[in-house]
Amino acid sequence: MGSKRLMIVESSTKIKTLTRFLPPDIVVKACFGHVSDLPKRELGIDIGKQFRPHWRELQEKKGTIEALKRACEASTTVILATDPDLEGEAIAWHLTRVLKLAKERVVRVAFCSVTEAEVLRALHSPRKVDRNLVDAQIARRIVDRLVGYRVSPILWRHLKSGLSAGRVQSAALRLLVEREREIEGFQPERSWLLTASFEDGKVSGMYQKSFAARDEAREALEGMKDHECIISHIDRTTEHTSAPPPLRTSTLQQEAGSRFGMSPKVTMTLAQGLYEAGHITYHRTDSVDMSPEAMQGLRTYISGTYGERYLAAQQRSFRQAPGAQLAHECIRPTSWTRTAITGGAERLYDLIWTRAVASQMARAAYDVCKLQVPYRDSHYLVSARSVEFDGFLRASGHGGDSHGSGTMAMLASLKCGQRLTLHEGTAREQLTSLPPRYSESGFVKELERCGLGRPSTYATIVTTLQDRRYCESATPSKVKQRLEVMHLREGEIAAGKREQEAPNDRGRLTVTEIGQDVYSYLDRHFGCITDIAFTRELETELDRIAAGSAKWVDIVRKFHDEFGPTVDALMKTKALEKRIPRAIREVRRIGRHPDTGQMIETCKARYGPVVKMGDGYKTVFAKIDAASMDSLDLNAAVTILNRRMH
DNA sequence: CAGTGAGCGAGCTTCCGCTTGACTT
Repeated sequence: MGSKRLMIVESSTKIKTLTRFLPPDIVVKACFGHVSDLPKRELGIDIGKQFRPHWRELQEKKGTIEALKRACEASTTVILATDPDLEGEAIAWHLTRVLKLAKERVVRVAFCSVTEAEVLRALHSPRKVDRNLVDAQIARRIVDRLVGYRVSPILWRHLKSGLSAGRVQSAALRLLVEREREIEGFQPERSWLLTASFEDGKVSGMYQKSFAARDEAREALEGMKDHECIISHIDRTTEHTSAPPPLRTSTLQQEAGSRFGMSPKVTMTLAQGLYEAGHITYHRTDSVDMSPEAMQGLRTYISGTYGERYLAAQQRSFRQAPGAQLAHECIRPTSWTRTAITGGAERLYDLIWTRAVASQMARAAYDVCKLQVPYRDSHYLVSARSVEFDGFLRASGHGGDSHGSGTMAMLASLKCGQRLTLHEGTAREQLTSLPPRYSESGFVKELERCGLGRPSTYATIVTTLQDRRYCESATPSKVKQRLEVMHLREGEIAAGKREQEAPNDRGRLTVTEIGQDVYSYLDRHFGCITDIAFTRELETELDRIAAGSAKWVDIVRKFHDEFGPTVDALMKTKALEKRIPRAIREVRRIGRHPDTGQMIETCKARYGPVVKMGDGYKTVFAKIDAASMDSLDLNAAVTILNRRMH
């Protein structure tokens, strides 16, 4: 045995960075995440015996564990430097068990950025593995296992084989179902908006009142013919915009989704590549903090590259997302001078670079001009905006945009009390828009807001729901809405129609029928599991365990009592509440049989398309050809079924 | 009239959160 020290970290990419500044007697190895877990095939928890968990070494980690064991033998001290959060603490604890490390040999250190100062600071304040933190993670793990492995089998019995329930996925499913219900119950409202352009169309404004009825709008439009349009107010101000915080996992996924149409999964794969190549810091983080060294470097970079006035006067720090564990810093480039990237992640790197750099830059200033033209009991508002100082916008390469209904120069030339000549008046019909379905990245935003999932799981939550066929990407709807429009030109009103595309649902998440069925079933029998409050309460109890003011067994029991008895009761009921046969799909209701009143529908059975009538034992079936699936009408269906019955 | 489907039983599915390569649809 030499006098070497072994440091174990979770991620192998940290090894290279650490060896740059660690004392030479320290060897660094990675454990690649968890090394032990509950068994995959069974519950692995003795509910009757204080919820005792059966930990198993992960089969796929056999090689890693062996390598770590050998490294331990060659070292005197083992430094457990797993991530500074509940999972990291638990991994450290499992490592001491799996590697059979005597307490005297082990120290625990924790750093949240891989920088020399931070790591050396951590090395100088070693501690023991914190049993309270470990217990909190154990409670989390056991509650999740109990929910998933006890409730899922109920779904197999009562709905369909292979389904699943879980603390996170079932609450996430509820979010999708609720959005779907909002859409179903939505009644679009029609209204009319008035706009007017003046001075040969160089200036235009929007009337600040809308009209409910067509006739009202027409009358107001007509009244403009003889109205004297006079400027009553001119308001010129400077408005400021501050840079948003640097990115964390959820916001990275959102931005990549809305700007480049990337799915959270693709985003994470590309980010992984950037991380492994050493271009960015860790990409699974909930923090918007930046390490002090990086911050210093960035501020020097900004003043050196753009000049002192582009630097935020005060060092900016940002509000963290509620419930964030802050085990890592924000996602930022490792070097402030922009690195040339190849391999498809260029845009993602630019996004990360821009958001990080901009976060310490000065705010942008806009010159804003607003003027009012009174009409009846309200007024037209004309406005324009131009960039006075681009500030942080400069980081993105393209300076700020100037926009408005009149150019700044044109508006600046106008005087209060001046009379404007009317060029054209327009009344447009509007529809209040449907609540949009979630995009994958928009859904992640909602998950984070609700405290569901972690940076490492956001992308997989979406794929789990898709794998279970609880939701799918919507097919684009090409529905066009026809809306009326009226123009007032040279004293004449002309009415017309315009077409507007309905909001496009392409790629957005829609709940399937099986998703609806699973949700309804769970909500009826296991309401607590579909409720996001379940997760919220679990989090506060975990905090109490971590602080040493609650025991994990008591907390696990409390949560298990919320669904355990129902599981036991439903396991005893033999009757299947509702079976969804695997083979019966794409059901289309045609109508009721005129004599018997039974429902007639077409569907795909295992052996092909059929038309069927009634339910259960007395169902009448008849094969049809594939084309009739969608086209068969009630009369034809009745004829086929009548023939079948005789 | 033929052939489907009900009913039975065996064997399988499932959670959340850490990490990456080793894989073939």
